[in-house]
Amino acid sequence: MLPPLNPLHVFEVTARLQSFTRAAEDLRVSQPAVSRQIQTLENFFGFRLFERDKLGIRLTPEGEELQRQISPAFRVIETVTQRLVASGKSEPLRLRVYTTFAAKWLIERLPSFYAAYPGIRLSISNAVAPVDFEKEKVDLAIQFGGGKWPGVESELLFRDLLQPVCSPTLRRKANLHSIDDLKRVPMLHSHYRRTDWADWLMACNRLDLLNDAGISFPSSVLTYQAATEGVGVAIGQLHLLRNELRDGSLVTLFEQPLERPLAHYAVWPKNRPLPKKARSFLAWLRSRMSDFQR
Amino acid sequence: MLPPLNPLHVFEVTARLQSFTRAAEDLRVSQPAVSRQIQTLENFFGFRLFERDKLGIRLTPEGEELQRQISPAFRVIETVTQRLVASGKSEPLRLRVYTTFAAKWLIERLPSFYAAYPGIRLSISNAVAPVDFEKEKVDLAIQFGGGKWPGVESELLFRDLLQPVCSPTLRRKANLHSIDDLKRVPMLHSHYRRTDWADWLMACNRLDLLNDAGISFPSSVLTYQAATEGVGVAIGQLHLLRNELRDGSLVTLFEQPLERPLAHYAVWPKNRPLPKKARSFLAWLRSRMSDFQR
DNA sequence: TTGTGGCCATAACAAAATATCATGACGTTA
DNA sequence: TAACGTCATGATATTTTGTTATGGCCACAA
Repeated sequence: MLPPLNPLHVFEVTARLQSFTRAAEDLRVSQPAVSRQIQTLENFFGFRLFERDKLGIRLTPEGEELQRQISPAFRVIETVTQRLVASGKSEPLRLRVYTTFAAKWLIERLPSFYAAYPGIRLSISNAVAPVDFEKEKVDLAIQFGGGKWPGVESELLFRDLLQPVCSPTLRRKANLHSIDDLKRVPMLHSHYRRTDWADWLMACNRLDLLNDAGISFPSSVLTYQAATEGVGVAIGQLHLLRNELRDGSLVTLFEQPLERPLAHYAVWPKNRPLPKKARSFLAWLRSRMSDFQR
Repeated sequence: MLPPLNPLHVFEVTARLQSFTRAAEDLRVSQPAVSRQIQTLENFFGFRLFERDKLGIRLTPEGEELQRQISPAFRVIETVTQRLVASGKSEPLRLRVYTTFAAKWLIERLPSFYAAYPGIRLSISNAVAPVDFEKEKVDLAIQFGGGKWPGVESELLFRDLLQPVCSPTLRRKANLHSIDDLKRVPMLHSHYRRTDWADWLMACNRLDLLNDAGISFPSSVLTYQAATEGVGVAIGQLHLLRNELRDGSLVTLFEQPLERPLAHYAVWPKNRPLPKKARSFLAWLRSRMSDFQR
């Protein structure tokens, strides 16, 4: 006769921290979630495990007994898991990721991947050009483009959405209000994305403003860095700049976002079976993406 | 870092029984369910825990290691749960159940209740008349009737559905085909359900066939028992006779089931809060009912 | 006292995990 | 070669778990 295991685990944490709220933080769920899990366990046992009163909770004698006995069991599971995962000497999953995507999206989310699949090691390289699976030892790639490449399966992650961005300071100082104001500030370009400015200006019917004389950087990451520092106005990929836009280190200009027929895609070779690790990564990527869409 | 616990438990059972199929039986789930749980765990660890080959499975070295380490942990959890549940000295939930319902529906399902709520003890009494919560020490009752009783909350379980039933042997021997054939066999009555035959015959417009001279029993359970033995034809509550109808010890006659405005209800007193145990029982009852409806 | 904030519970609803059924692949056995 | 036993997979349903919003209760501070 086993009790429901997830509630039991929640109980163990809660008993250790002496608080539903702190247990919720520890488990990264909401406080009501903990409350319900404990109730489930209490219903199973038929008696209360915590006494609730003003300002907090206390273990009942039964709860204390339970805690004392099961804690070591969880420690054991934890330890053996740790050890087995660490001993897993299998080959890492080789990812090749479009540079800006890696810097602005993937890296901050890697801890979530390791938590979900601690046994999968990643070897990440980055590049801008499309991958050639015949020449490069890569299992899965994330690249930017139109979505049609020969010999690969691809899955759309998100579309390219462009709009000029700069630091709030520059916007104020240079008093940037209408597109014409662009004449007064340096345009920041990226080597690998030479047409971004032209595309956007074209969509606004203001190709005349294009100014090749601006500053050019070897990577979008640097371009955005320069924009953040107030060096000039960059043409930004809005999806990848959400953090900067949210915390205010960058602001959008002129309210005319342009969506292009280009996007970030996950791609993998058509002619060999996708390794299981790669499927796991894809599954994780999809779930992170669906959070990201909102 | 904890692995997903339910998959871990499924793994433990599977490793012990050396078979997905047997583990599924043991856990009372389908074989694909086990297959998927194991996959979840394997994805988490990043390596296989079982080697699959012709005619079965074998633990991989990692799987064996995992099994060896976590098995004791589960044994501990099992033992302490067992002990705590046994020590739970709290008052039993007092149920008062309509006699036939208890015999033909509840009893065979009690193990499922104990499995879900091992900490809740039941004290079951049975009777036919509606309960009086003021006089009887009862938390929750299951009774039969129209659904309106003063001072109680009630929740419909299933409606009353009547049709004549007898043993297959009697049907053959007495050659029972049309309603008129009822003249040739004893009608079996229940003391507490005197109008069942009359109600059914009335609905068929054949009240003339009513024969008070048949045999009368002090409980429907005995009436059905007599019908099973081939003593005569009883007027059966189809929902409560499903087992008998399925295994062929009783058969229905004349294809004219009658649904009446009476039903089995769960009832509890309006004026005091329903104890938590009783809520658990109700929750269980609802879930068993929704299975039963199909 | 009257906010204000910390704590847990509950209801309504959304999302995720888990189960099922139906079926397939593959090897064994009669 | 057909029938069976084993595990895997796709489509789909169900159950479990989680979230947000809200409420009650108490303590503490203004």
